[in-house]
This record gives sequence, structure tokens and C-alpha cells, in this order.
Amino acid sequence: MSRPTIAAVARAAGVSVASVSRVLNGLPATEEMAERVRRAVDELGYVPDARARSLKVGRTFQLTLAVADVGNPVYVTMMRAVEEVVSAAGYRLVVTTTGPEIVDEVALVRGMARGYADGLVISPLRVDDDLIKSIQECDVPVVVAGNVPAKAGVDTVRANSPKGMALAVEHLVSRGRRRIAFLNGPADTVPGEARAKGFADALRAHKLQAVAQVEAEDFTFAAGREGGRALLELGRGTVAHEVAARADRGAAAARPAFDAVIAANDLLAVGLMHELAAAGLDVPGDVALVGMDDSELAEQCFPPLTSVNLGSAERGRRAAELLLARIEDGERSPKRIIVHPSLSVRRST
Amino acid sequence: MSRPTIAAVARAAGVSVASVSRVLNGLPATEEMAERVRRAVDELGYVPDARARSLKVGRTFQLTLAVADVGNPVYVTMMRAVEEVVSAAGYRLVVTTTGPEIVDEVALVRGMARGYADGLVISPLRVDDDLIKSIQECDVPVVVAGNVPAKAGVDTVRANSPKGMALAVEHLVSRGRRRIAFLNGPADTVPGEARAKGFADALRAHKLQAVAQVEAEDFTFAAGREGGRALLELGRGTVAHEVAARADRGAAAARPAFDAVIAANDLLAVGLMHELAAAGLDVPGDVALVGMDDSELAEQCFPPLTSVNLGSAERGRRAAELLLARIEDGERSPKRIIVHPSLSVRRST
DNA sequence: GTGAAAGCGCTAACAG
DNA sequence: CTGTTAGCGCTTTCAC
Repeated sequence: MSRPTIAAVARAAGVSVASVSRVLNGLPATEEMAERVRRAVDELGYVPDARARSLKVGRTFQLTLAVADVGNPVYVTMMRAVEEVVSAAGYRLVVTTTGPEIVDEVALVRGMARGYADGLVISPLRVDDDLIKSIQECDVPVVVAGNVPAKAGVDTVRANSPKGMALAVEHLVSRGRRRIAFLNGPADTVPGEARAKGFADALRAHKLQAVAQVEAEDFTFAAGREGGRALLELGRGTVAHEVAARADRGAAAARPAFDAVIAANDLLAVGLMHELAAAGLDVPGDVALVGMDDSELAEQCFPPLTSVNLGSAERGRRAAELLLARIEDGERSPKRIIVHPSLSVRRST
Repeated sequence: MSRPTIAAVARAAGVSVASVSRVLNGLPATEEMAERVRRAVDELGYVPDARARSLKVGRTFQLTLAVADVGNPVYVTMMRAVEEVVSAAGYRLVVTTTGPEIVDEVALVRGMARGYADGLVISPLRVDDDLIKSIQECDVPVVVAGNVPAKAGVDTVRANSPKGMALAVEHLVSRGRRRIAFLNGPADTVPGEARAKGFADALRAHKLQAVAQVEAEDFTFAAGREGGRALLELGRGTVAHEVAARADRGAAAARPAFDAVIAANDLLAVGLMHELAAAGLDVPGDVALVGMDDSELAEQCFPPLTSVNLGSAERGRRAAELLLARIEDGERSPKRIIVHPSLSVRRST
């Protein structure tokens, strides 16, 4: 009743286990031999055991993708891209989630030594020396989809957040907005830090000053709502003549001090959008809104969200390719790929 | 340079491999022995090989969750619930995607015989005899999150779509809507079929007739937009006096023959929402809209979507529990669990 | 309580 | 081209 082994197949076919293995792996054999083996395999419903095989050959033909939050739509884009590349190369992709805690990420990387997979693509929210060390010491190739210091010497594929921020600011300025606010995620995360710096730089380049800036607790919708409320609180302040001009509207929609907001990702942007609506503010009439990631959510929300495309699909693809290349040749020097952003303009601006 | 094995640890500690194994697995040993082993393990950075271990003990302590489309937010709810249960039980969860093709699902189930994991939770979009057969014959326990005929004799946890539909219709009727349309997904899928039947039954119970009904090509946002256009086309037909009353609106927003739509899932609902907006129709003013799944998207979209909660979190939880129970005891008779729906009322109605 | 040794299912030399 | 056999890294009898 238990699964048939290669020995059972060999017995049934009246040949040696080695021959069965050869036929199954496409090595030279006479047609008659191949036929007998195939027949026995079919009859018994034999399926080779991947564990035994990988124990022997030292490879699992599985690759792991580790993401922090499956609820973040940016990862579905990335996941699809990775899946496509690795499955074309004959690997199975398995996805695991790490959660936001850095210790979980370290544990995951360390755990790769157990031989679950032949390689790992990890997109960490937070990076510290422990994590870098675990990646450097990892027994299987790891590529990081995110930003890690160059001196760490690990393969990375990262977005260009500052450039993305510049695109967003430029776009808003070209639309006549000057009073720009910023809803960031936690500044102690890799993307949070990069975007804060990018935002500051981009404003400086346009000789503008940030009107308001808040850090959400997380890169989630709920945090976006909460952060949105904080932002509205901070930006409270009415531009008198404009209010007068809109008196016919009736509602007491006090306009905030900002006329545009950039959010550090789409989930935050959408959370903020709800708070703006709740405050009686029109997007883009009163406040223009731009998100980042250009995830599926950006076109699903209403109004559709102008969003900085940080190349998540391309990052996924390149990361997967890098991983495959590294598996082929463990000696090649570490590569750092930067993917360039573009802007997907939609109705929120 | 290669990974240390248990033999290396034994050598370093000056003990036998058996003793190392025992200490690592918490079996009785003198404190001195344990200490020597632990020291050697730390020094060498030894991590046991999961493949070798599982080859020997016949278990991997991994569980697989297979979903059709990672882009569908209903799966993130389910995934989180499954993850919580299985990790509490000491298992690793890995997620794989099957794609919409039934042959891929069959291949996945068959592939489980390779020993990737100790069990599988699968949520298939389409079910046929091949798939059922592959599940019945699978060497590892499988639980289906979805509907499979009782006679198949497999563990299942399913939603009660008809009941959910009844809740939706009842709610719309209580809001004074009588002209209800239906945007279904593909009718050759398990949920598509169940929801079509549920919708027909629910209307009959209220002595109503469907005003319009279309089948989208898929359970996706894009398909929802396309299906939405078809629905508007089908429901074209203007109620004269109402149009007159709204002439002040200016726009040529011809009201459709329906005043409410139920969509077979949230993604379809949101796609439709965009088409309604494009046609100048207000939700819920002109058309009330209810989705199904009550996924995160339902609260993220605008206006927030009234949605039938088909218990995806509970289904995930129960499916995981069933799987664990089945792994414990392969002989217990198959269970079929039905999770009851509820309605999350939001502003779209 | 500890060590020696068999063996999980498979692949890859090596002989023939 | 095919069969015999060692051994991947681990756990688990079985003796001691």
C-alpha cells in the first residue's frame, strides 16, 4: 500500500535499478529497455521521491521566494515575474512569508541550510548586520530584492526610489501643485528610509519645502488610514479665499495646507484616499495623490491612482535570473542591479 | 567549505553520530554529553539537513497550500489563517500557485507523491473526475477548500454560496431594490456554478426575476470590467420618468434596467464599479453593489463594498486543522465542513 | 547512557 | 548498453 520505490519498478520490469534510473533521466538505453521500464512505471504508478533524489544529487530543483506580507499587492506582481522565470528554467517556486520581524527573516535565511531549496529570493523590509551576515554565510545562493550596502557583497536587485520620488514630484509640479505632503512608511525600513531621502532631495531640486510629513506604522492599508488622519491633522489650516470660493459646496471641508500628497506605497495611498474622502476632500480636485509600486491596487482603486512604477515585475524577473546565474556559477562576482522607475499617470492627479 | 554533517559534529565532540542525533532531538543523555555536542554544533555552525532527515523519518514537516491565483485577495485571508494554524503545530507552510488550468492542479496533486510535503490544502477553481481521482490516490493527505461531491470521500471545507447569495438578495430587497442583476464568473468553475444556482434560488424565494446576468471570463478585475460593460449593454433601457427627474444632472447617464448588482467575487465587483462610474452611474445611488468574499479589497475600494463574507479565514483555519488531524490519523472518515456566511454591509448599498 | 551499523530511495561510478 | 554497488546525511534499532 506504500509508495512503490525504484526497486519495485526494477523488479516488475525485470531490470536493474540503475537502468530504471537511467531511463527515467533520459540517459541512453535500448528502446526495448525503455519500454519495459515505462510500462512498469505506469503499472505501479511510480513517482520518484524528490527527497531521496535531492539527497543524492545535492539539488532540490526548488527555489524559494520570501516576502514580508502577502497582503501587499506589490508582491503579487513580483511573485508572478519570479514564477515565470524559474519555472521556465525547470524549477518549482515555493513562496513563504517572513512577517515584519527581522529575526524571522534571519531565521528563514539560516534555515535554508537545511536544504529546502537551491536558492532564495528575499525581499526584506528591514535589514541589519545579522541579516546581511546570515545571507553571506548562507549555504545556498541568495539574492536580495531590495537595498543592501554594496560592501556586503551580495547579489541585489533594487529599485531607484529617489529617482521615483523625483518623477512623482516633477509630475505634481507640472500639474501646478506646490504644497506637497508626504505619507511615508516606517523610516526604520529599507524602503521607508530610501523614500524619505528621495522625497527630501526631490523637493530641494524644485526649491520646495515639505508642507507636512508623517510616518505610518506600517506599509498597510490600515496604517495608511491612521497616517492619513495624522496628516490631515497636521495639515489643518485653511486658505481663506479658496474656502470662500467654494462656499457653495456647503460642506465644511476645510482645505488642508497641502494640495498634493505622495504616499510611500499604494496601500498607504489608498488608506489615505479614504480619509481624504471622509474629510470631504476631492481627489484630485482638492488634493492630488500619487502612490508608489504601481501595483494592481492602483488601477483597482477609485479614482485610479497615479503611481510610481518601481519596476516590481522587472525586479522579480532580474532577481530570478540573477539567482539562476548564481546557481550555475557560484564564483561570479556579486551583481547589483538597479531597475529604473517610470510613472503611471492615472486620475488621482 | 561545504556544510558540516552530523559526522563532523560527532568527530569534533568526540562522540558517536548517534549521540549527536539524540541530543539534537532531545532524547535522554547525560548533561556532559549534551554540553559537548552543543558546543561542537555551535563551533561548526551545524544545521541538520532536512532532506536526509525526512528521507529517514518519512516526514518533511512542511505543508503546502495551493491556490489558483495569488492576485485574488480572498487567498491572502485564507493564507494567513492557514499559516497561523500550521505554524502553531510546528509545520512550515509553503505556498504554490497552480494557475487556472485543471491539468496543472492534477499535476500538482500527483507531484505531492514526490514527497515535497506532508500534506496539501488545495483550493481548486475547477474540479473534474481526474482531479478527484488524483486526490483520492494521493500519497499524502489532501484537504480541499472548496466543493467536491460527497461521494468522492475527501476532506473538504466549503462555503455556503447559496446561503450567501440569499443574504445578499435579502439585503438588497430590504433596501428597496427589486431589479437585481448578476455578474458571475465562469460557470464552469466550482464557485461560478454554486453562485449561479444560489442566485436563481434566492431570487425565486423573493419572487423576483433576474434583470440581467452575465458571465465574466475569469474571477479577475479585468474580467470584471469587461463583464461590467456587457452587463451595462444588456441592461440598457431607460426608465423615462426617472431620467426626466435627473435631467439637471446634465450627463447622459441612461439608467440601466437594474438597480442592484451582485458580483460573484470582490474583484469582479470592483471591476464593475469602475464601469458604472465610467457610465456616469452612482453607487449606491443608481446601482447598489454587493460583492462576495469580503476580502481586504472590499474595504479598500471606494465606496467600500458591501460583501458576503464566505468565511475565507475560517475556511482556511478549519482546512488546516482538518489536514493536521488527517496527518495524525489517516483512518478517520472523511469530514465535510460547511462554513456559514455573513454579510458585511458597507457603503456600496 | 552510549556506540556500531543498517537503511530510508535514489544516482553515479565502475565493471562487464 | 546494462548491472552491481557505494554512499548522499540522517535516525533508529540493537548490543553493550
